Amino acid sequence: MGHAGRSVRGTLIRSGGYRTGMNVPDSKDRSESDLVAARRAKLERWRADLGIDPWGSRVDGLVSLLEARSRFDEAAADAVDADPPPAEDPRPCATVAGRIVQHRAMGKLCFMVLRDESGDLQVSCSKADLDAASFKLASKVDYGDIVVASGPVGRTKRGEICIWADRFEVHCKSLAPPPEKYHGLTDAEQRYRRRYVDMYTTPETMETFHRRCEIVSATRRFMERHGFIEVETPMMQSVAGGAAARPFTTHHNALDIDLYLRIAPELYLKRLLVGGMRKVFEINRNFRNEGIDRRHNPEFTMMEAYQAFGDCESVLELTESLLRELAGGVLPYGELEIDYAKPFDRVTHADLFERTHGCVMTDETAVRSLAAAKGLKDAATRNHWLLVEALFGEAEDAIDPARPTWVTDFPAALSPLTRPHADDPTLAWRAELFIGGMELGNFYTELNDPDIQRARFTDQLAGINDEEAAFRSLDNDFLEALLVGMPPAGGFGLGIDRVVMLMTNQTSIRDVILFPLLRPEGVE
RNA sequence: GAUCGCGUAGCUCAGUCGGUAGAGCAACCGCCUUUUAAGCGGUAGGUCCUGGGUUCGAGUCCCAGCGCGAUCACCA
Repeated sequence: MGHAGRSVRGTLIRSGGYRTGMNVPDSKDRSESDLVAARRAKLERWRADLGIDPWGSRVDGLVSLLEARSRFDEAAADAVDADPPPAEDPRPCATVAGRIVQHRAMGKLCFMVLRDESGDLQVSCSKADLDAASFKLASKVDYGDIVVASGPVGRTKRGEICIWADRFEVHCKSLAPPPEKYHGLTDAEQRYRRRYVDMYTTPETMETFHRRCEIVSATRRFMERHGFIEVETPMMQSVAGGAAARPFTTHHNALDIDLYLRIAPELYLKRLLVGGMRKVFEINRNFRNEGIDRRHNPEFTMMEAYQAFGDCESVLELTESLLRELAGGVLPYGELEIDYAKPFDRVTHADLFERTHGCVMTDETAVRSLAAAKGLKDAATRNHWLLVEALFGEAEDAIDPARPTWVTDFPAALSPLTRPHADDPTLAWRAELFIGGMELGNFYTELNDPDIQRARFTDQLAGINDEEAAFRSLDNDFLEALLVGMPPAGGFGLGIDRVVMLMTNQTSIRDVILFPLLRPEGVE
């Protein structure tokens, strides 16, 4: 399409709709409710009768509602109430902005509660203190409008701390009907789909996401304090390596190649160790094309870190101390009380397996008959260690969810990127952390022997089906890097969303992700 | 993918045994200078998720579908 054609069309659209200033295009066609129509009409009345621009402008000198409240001065408030009152108002002033979450107009006086990120504060408007237009506006504003008010910080007869407005302006007219002012949005679907409404009507939501920001920030500071540097590695990869999960596929047009959204950054972070970085970490999104439930979102945030000349034990200790610092003691999680101060429990994979199933995981015959008894498919023919893995899910459930627990010494066959024990090559230097019934992450002494690594990849590729083969191919460049030489290292991946769940007592991952994935609705 | 639950006004929710679609808040009109989910009087507001079926009659019962939630399964 040519430029001329586009610009002609653009002109037509503009002159036809916006310039007339009347009800913006097809407000009726969109079957907007009467409630929206009422708000549009009010907006036009404000423009016509009060000469007000309801879309606002820059405001300098704003303070948060919390800051304004903190300026309240009891003595000054008492002085104003005295008879006679002082010649000069001794109360400190403030200019604030916020969204209206309550509004009570009573003739020549009106009260409203403003909300911002810091909290709520009442603004009181007396007809005597404001010019006629501002008072009219103050008594007619709607739940959801964004307003600016200034005046002395005082209190009402009932003792409510408030701003007695001598300036009142609307800086954004909310046209959408707000939720019920007391219950807010309670429907989970609506809370996720219209998060912007949930955030201002449900203070707990705002608190949770502020807390998430603090946790991520504290985690970064912790890692930097321990000498790690933060890096960014590719999200689009031509080989989706570093974990076992189905990836999302995309395509680069100019290169005409398919790419995968990463399922893990591991193989790139290890290349950085080869290049000479000693301690690196990355906090960013991974994408896995798997199911969605209370603990899984297709895109989720992971911290991965690698420490040259460390090992599984050193990164495990590092993480335990990070979580201890973030939690600061005992935290509730659902029905549980989780103590992060005490040293975390430890159990070996083999012991946990035996304790749960009453048989030794290395006993192939016993494992096969157990698998058959549990009704697992291909119990007689499937790889012995894959059966062990399938049976391990039940063992995970046997871990006390109230006790942070390390499961150590995973089977080497299930840990292709991990260094095996020197004295028992069936075991690997790999641990997983479980808290609150969730897997929080994986911890390794990294495999840096290029020959064993190539053999592991090759073994792995031998046993896969066509679908897996489509995205799981040998990352030759990574093997080249190991030939150049990667120092011995400890490394780990920690699920940040799940850490946030534990720290904020949210039992659904959707409540710690601002915009969790839902099936799209109303997309045109 | 399986099972169970939910879907009624903008929001929060009632709706009995199958018999004219309800309340509160919000909105609109009016009153009100100390409210705290303000109060009082009045007005308006419905694709009962969608499509079939049973029935004289369906928000209600049955079937299918859609969306969401929970549990399970899957998820080196």
